[in-house]
Amino acid sequence: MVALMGSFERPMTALQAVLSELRRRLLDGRIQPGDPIRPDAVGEELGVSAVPVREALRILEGEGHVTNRPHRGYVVAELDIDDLTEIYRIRELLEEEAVRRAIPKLDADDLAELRSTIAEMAKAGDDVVELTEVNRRFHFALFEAAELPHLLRILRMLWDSSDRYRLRYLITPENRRLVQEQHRRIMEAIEDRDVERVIKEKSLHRAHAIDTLIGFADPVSESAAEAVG
Amino acid sequence: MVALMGSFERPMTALQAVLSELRRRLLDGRIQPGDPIRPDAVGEELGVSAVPVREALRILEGEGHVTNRPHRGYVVAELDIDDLTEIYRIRELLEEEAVRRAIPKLDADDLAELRSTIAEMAKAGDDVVELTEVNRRFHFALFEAAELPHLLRILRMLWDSSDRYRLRYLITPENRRLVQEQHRRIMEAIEDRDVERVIKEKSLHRAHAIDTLIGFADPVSESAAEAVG
DNA sequence: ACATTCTATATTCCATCCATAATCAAATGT
DNA sequence: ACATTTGATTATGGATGGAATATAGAATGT
Repeated sequence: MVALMGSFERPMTALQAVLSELRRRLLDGRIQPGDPIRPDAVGEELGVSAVPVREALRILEGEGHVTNRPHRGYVVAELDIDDLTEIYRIRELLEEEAVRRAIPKLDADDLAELRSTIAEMAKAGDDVVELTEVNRRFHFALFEAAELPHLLRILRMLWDSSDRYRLRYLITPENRRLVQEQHRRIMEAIEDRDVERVIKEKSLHRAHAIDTLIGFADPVSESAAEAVG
Repeated sequence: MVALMGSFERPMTALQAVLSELRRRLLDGRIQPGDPIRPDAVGEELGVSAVPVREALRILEGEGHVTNRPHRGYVVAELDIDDLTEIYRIRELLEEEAVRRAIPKLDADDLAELRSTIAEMAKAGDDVVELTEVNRRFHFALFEAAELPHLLRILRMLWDSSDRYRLRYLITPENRRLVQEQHRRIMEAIEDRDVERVIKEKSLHRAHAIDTLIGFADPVSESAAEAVG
C-alpha cells in the first residue's frame, strides 16, 4: 500500500463535528460570553443527540471556554481585563522559552512555512477570521520547531481562550497593517537567527495587542467559578 | 439562614465520583501507563453506566492523563524522560512568576496555613499518598496567594500529570527526610519575605526531584499522539 | 407587606439499547 | 509460503427515554 496523504478523510464522529462547530461559534461571536449552552438544543440544531454535545462541552470546559455547575448547565466564560493580562503574561514567559529552543532548530522547510504564512496573510485581505487563523499559524510554525509538546499544548490553550478577543483586534485596518509589519520584522530576526531580537519583536507585538484588547474587555468581573471538583 | 460551612455535602454526581476514583487509581498506580481503560467495564465495576465514565475520560484526556483515538478507546498516557524534563522546566518558569507575585501578598492566615502543612507533613510519617498530597498543599498554598487563576490552573495540570511519578520519589525514607528539610528552608525564606531565596530553594527542591524521577521514567518512547482534533 | 413553603416546569444527568467501526483469525488466491 | 480478502467478534459512539435536581412562580402564614 502506498503512503496515504497527510490526513485521510476519517469518518468524523459526532463529537468532533460538534466540537469544531462550537469552537467556530465561540470564535466568530455567534455565542457570546454569559450565554447558556443547552446540550439538548444544540444537539437538535446540529442533528445529533445531547450526549456528544455534553462531551464536547466537557472538553471546552477543560480549555476554559465554558464553565459548568452541576445540575445548572454550561455558560460561556467571560474574560475580563485581569484574565487577559494574566494570559498574556503567561504567554510571554512560555513563548520566550519556545523561541529560544526553536530558533536553533529551524530547518529550511520551517523557514519556507513561515514565509508562506506571511504571504497568505497579505492575500487574506480583510477576512478577519482568516487573518486570525493565519496569524496563529505563523506563530505556531515557530513554536512547533521547539519540539516541546507540553509547552505547545499549553500555548494552544492560552491562544484558544483569547482567540475571540484577538479577532476583534484585527477589525481595524490600522491594526491589520501593523500586524503584517510586525510579522515581517519578526521574520527578519528569525532569518538572522537572532534569538534576542525575535523575543523583543514578539514582545512588542504582544504588548500592542494586549493594550488594544484591554479596551474591548469587560472592565472587571469576578473570576469564573471553578467546577467539577 | 446561617452561613453554612465551607463546602456542603452536595449530592455527588456519578461523573464526580468516577472522576475522583479514576484519579486515585492513576495516582496510586492501580492503573498503569499503557493500560487501556474500558468505559463499560469501569462503569460496571463502579455501579454506573458508561456515559459518565466517558465524560470523566474526556476530562482526563484534556489533562493529559489518558489519550484517545476515535473508535479505538482510551489508554493511560506514558511520560518518558523528555516529558518529565519538559514539565519541570515549564513549572520552573511559571512557579517563579507565581512566587514573585505571591510573597508580597502573603497575610497571616496564609503563613499559618503554610506552617500547618509542614507540621502535617511531619505527622504523615510513611504514608506516601498522604505525603504527596500534603507536599502539594504546601506548594499550592503559596501559589494561591499570587491570585492568578489561570497560572494556577496550568500549574495544577502540570502537577496532576506528574503526581504519579512524584509519589515514587517519596518512597525512599532518605527522600522523605530531604523533602521535609527543603520545605523548612523554603519556609524560612518565605517568612523573611526573601523572594530570590525562595525561588532558589524551590529550584533546588525541584532539581533534586527531577534528577531522581528520571531514574524511574521510561527511557524514551515516542510522544503520545494527539487526539480529537 | 414580607418571608416562607409548596407546586409546576424545565433541564440536567444517567441507564439502557443499538448501529457502526475496528480488530483478529480463518479462508482464499497467487 | 506469503499476502490479501473475507467473516465473526468486540468495543466504541450515539439515540432514546426516564429519574432526579434546580428554578420560578403561586400559595400560605406571620
